[in-house]
Amino acid sequence: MPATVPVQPVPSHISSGIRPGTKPAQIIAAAKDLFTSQGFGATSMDAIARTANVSKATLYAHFSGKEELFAAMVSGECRAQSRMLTSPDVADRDVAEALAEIGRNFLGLLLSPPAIAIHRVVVAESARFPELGRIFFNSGPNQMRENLAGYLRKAAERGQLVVEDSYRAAEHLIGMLQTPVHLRVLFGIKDHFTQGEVEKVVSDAISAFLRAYVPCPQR
Amino acid sequence: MPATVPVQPVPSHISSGIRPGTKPAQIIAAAKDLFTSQGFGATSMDAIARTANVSKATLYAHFSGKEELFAAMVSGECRAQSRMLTSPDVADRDVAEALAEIGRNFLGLLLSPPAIAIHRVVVAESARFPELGRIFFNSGPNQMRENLAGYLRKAAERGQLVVEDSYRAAEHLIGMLQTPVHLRVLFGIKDHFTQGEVEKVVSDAISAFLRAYVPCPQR
DNA sequence: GTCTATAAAGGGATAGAC
DNA sequence: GTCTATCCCTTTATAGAC
Repeated sequence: MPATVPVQPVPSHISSGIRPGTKPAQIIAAAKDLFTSQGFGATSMDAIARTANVSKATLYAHFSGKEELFAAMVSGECRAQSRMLTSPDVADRDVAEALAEIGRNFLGLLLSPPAIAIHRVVVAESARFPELGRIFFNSGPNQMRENLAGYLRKAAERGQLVVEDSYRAAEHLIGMLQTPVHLRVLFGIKDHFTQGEVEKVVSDAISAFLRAYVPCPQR
Repeated sequence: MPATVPVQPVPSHISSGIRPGTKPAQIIAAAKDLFTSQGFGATSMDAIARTANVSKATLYAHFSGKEELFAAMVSGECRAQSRMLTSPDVADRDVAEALAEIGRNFLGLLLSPPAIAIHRVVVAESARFPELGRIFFNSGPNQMRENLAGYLRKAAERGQLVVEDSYRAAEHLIGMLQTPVHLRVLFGIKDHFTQGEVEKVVSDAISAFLRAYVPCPQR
């Protein structure tokens, strides 16, 4: 098995079939609210229909059952969140500043209520829906890793960093960024971090990362 | 002085009520199997009773309901796993070797099927059972952080490391250790890592950590 | 396509005998 | 303490009218 998984094509029935404003869109929105706040098992199709202002029959006319609706909701949300991972252009700036901006953006997304909610529900149901774990991983954590590794590789080519394995280096930075905060939110210990706290986490992580990955003479 | 931080007192109603071999123990074992493999919502009390070779009435005689049974299972499992986090005595060895051993033990626990299963189900239900998220976090991730921070502090006192904030440094090492592997198992992308793969992850993490936290002249 | 009404099944929890 | 049998409710999913 290869170390990295090539990005799979997205299942066709999910990629684009839903236009905003339509009943399917209302249904997906209601499903997102309920599934992410109460989990898969505790959410009833009845409640989804009620929240979407739609009858159950209409609901079943668009989605063959609870599982398909759940999968459609998760896949759509993964696509939406993955679009927020495109890093700003950081080519012509100081490495430390560029990494700090990437770090801030990453933590902003990682700790956002929608991302936390989707993370929770996908972890919860990845045993029942193995496909969803893969979709989420590829559109979220793996895409972040790819983006960051690409940046690190370019910085290394310019001699600003010393990076042997850009993927591993990216994982190291991501790990240092998220470990101080992610689990606390995921487990409900804290429900948010202030901008100042996030800034401290970012600067600590970048600082340690640069000590590890900037060639000694340049310090 | 012990290398590890003293274990916190365990909530009284969980600590010792259950002796092995008794029916409550059978019930907890069955609950663990089913809850961790199928989740809270998809597991029925019927199924638990059947798996435990016990009638439903017996089940309800020992646990007031599904939620209490779930909480008892999670709490017990947290206690069991937290006992595996006590690091071996690593005081009188090379820092790199000591950290590598800590790292191997940590990943061994983190990636073990029971730990993954409990992590999944607690993340899933931490919205419904806020208390459980806290219990898991304190007995798992937080205890690991405490242990490691204690070791790092001592190493810093001996001049082997330069550590300003031992908790933050511990989080950095933990993050670099887990990020390359944890999510892949959690989301079912991979179901295990070979010993060689783990060893590589550990040595990469320790190497980067030492570059960041060993004073320059000692390199 | 959308609704109201209902069927069919399964779940949590309990009564009462032993 | 433990079992068998059962109550009652919610849930998924569908039938049939408009």
